[in-house]
Amino acid sequence: MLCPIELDAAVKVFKNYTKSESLKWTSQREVIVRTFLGTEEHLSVDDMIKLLNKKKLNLGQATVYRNMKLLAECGIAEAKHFEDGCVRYDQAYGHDHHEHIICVACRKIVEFKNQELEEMKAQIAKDHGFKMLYHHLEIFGTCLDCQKQ
Amino acid sequence: MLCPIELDAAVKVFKNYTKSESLKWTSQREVIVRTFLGTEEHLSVDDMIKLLNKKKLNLGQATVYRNMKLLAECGIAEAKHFEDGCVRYDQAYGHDHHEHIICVACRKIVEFKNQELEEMKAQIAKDHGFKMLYHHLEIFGTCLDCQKQ
DNA sequence: CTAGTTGCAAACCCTTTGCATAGAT
DNA sequence: ATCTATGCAAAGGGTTTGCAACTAG
Repeated sequence: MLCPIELDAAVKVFKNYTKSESLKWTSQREVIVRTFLGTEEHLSVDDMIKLLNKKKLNLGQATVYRNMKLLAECGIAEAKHFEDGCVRYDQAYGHDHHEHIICVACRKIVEFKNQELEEMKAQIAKDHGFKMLYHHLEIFGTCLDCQKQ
Repeated sequence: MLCPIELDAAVKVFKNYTKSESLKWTSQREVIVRTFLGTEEHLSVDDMIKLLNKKKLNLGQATVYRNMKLLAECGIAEAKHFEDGCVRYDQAYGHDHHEHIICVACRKIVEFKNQELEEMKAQIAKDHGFKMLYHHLEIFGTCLDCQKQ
């Protein structure tokens, strides 16, 4: 969770992005960034809409879809393609890049960071003539609890 | 590409799997495995159907979907979730695990293997109490050709 | 004969798009 | 005043499912 100052800074990033793209700042955009930044989960658009509904904010789903894309474009969110058929968004502002380990049995998701791994990936890309922009790594397995059962 | 002996061995793996699951062996299943094993690409179900159509084999798409899932279950294929909205299947029988580097500009896909990376992933999973079953890593970036443009 | 398979079409789910209205600059 | 955003509903694309006819065991 971001502290209030960081939160405002992140909102500003989005605001500046819309300005630079000649887009307009709306109350819906404010609500969407702030709601998104207030979470720690891997949110699908559907999750976002449910969260907004809980706050009695009933935005159109198309609006949420469109704005989550913008959040990803300006680096506040990061789109993750897991295996459940929908795109999920992770925090990307002020968060180091991290990877996921997912339990195939109970679907628990654990996050981890590993600098060495990051460097290896960049190097491997370079070795193949690529300039790495981003990457997705998901490790699937069984967690301790599910191994016992 | 597999040599004829390996190919038959892989078909047998599928045949045995169907037997062990009390499923039946059909001409469609034979055609689907053999067609799949004869490719090197990252095939979507749609690609498979087109390939089959070229051979004048017009199977129902539901049949192809259902059987690609079975191929993944028995370890002959591996489902990959890229970003283009459809599942793509990779060879998994007699092929070492490999990862992909994808050019965001021209969509070129380069494969690589890295033993050190494999070991690191297993170790990281272990450190978090997980028993690693499989993992997906995709590196996105720009290839040499696209960097020049 | 029994139980799983096929193929078709319809249903599904997530996501995108067209369009009229509303709102920001 | 102009031009983008919103929200609705419809369309879209990939995938799954229901079901009658079929076929392997």
